[in-house]
Amino acid sequence: MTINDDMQAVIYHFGEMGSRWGFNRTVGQMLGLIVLTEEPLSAEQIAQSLNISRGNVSMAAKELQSWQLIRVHREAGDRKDYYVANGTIWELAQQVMAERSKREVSPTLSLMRSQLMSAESDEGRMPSYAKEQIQQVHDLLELFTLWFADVQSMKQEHIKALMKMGSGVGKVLELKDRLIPGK
Amino acid sequence: MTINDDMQAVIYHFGEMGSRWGFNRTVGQMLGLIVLTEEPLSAEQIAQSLNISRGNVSMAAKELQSWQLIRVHREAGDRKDYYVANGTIWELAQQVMAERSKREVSPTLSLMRSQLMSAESDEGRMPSYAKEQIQQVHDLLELFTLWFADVQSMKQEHIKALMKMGSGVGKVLELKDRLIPGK
DNA sequence: TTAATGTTTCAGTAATTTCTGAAAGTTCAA
DNA sequence: TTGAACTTTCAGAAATTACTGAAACATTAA
Repeated sequence: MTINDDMQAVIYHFGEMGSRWGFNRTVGQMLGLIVLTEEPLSAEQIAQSLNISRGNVSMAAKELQSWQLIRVHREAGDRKDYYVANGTIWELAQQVMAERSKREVSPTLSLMRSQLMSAESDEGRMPSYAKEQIQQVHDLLELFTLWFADVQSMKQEHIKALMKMGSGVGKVLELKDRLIPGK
Repeated sequence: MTINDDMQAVIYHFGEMGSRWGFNRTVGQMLGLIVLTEEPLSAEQIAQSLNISRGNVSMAAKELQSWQLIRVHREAGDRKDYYVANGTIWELAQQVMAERSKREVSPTLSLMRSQLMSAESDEGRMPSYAKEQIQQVHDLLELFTLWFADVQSMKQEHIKALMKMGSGVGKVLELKDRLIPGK
């Protein structure tokens, strides 16, 4: 596999962004490398390209598989594991969003739900302001979760079409408001 | 200010989720505390409630201000800084999204752009597959960025209305496809 | 089987991030 | 101006997270 300087820059960038995207530097770099490389890569090739230990590659691979971003490819008559990106860029991005929603939103939605229940039974001990705020967080996360699941079920072209329309869709609603004011 | 056990649980949860949301434990806890508390809180009160040092409060406050999630409130005849949430839950969430887009998407979009330019002038040295992948990442992030800016410019109720429609909007597109197939 | 060729695990170490608390800086009433 | 009442900064300590490399484990061809 050939890696020129521009590719290197992208790979390093993915490493640096890693922590912001929800994983560590190695995982980020490895994702970059695999995404930019057409041929399946062996663990050994990855370790050499990124100058990291073989053990680290194994751990990073496990992490990327848990995110469903890569998959193992095996060749007949070869015992090595070869790693490949698990879909197109669009599909990988969807996968990252889905996983982040699961890790960043779901646990909080659950907790808000349970704390609202608990505050209900244990009447009056939580200030009403706090309760209202928790309710707001709950409602927001629930709306997001439902919307996200819905969008994910749409075909790629339709999501793209919707995104390209942008606030155009919203404009229709504003128009409706002006024609039929109040509710 | 009163903090009951259910509120405590929420505050701790915000602390644990902090790193997933883009900040550290203290920043997360402090955000939780401020969001659940109606009255403006002094740095001293926060330090005591969360059992952290005064210096840590100062640094966390700086961070929360850089995210525009809290603001300082001052009372006449009192030198203390009091912290308050910088808007409703919805507004805070929007703010978090905007900041994350700025920190997690913008730098990568810029880099993809520049590497594509560079690969262009430095012809043929980057494998065409890698170039195509970088182009895909670029296009996706650009689409996202434009869409996001557009949505942010919409009124809150309209965003909510759109989200509630969910794939309903997409259904219209599918219908169009069936009536006018091809393209 | 066995030995060759892989992968995974994990204890220890390295690197990074976060936190403390004391010192330096700021503001303002008197 | 001074000094009391705050806030911020930052060097060093503590806590957390990531990485290495050797040992354990797995798979398969012979």
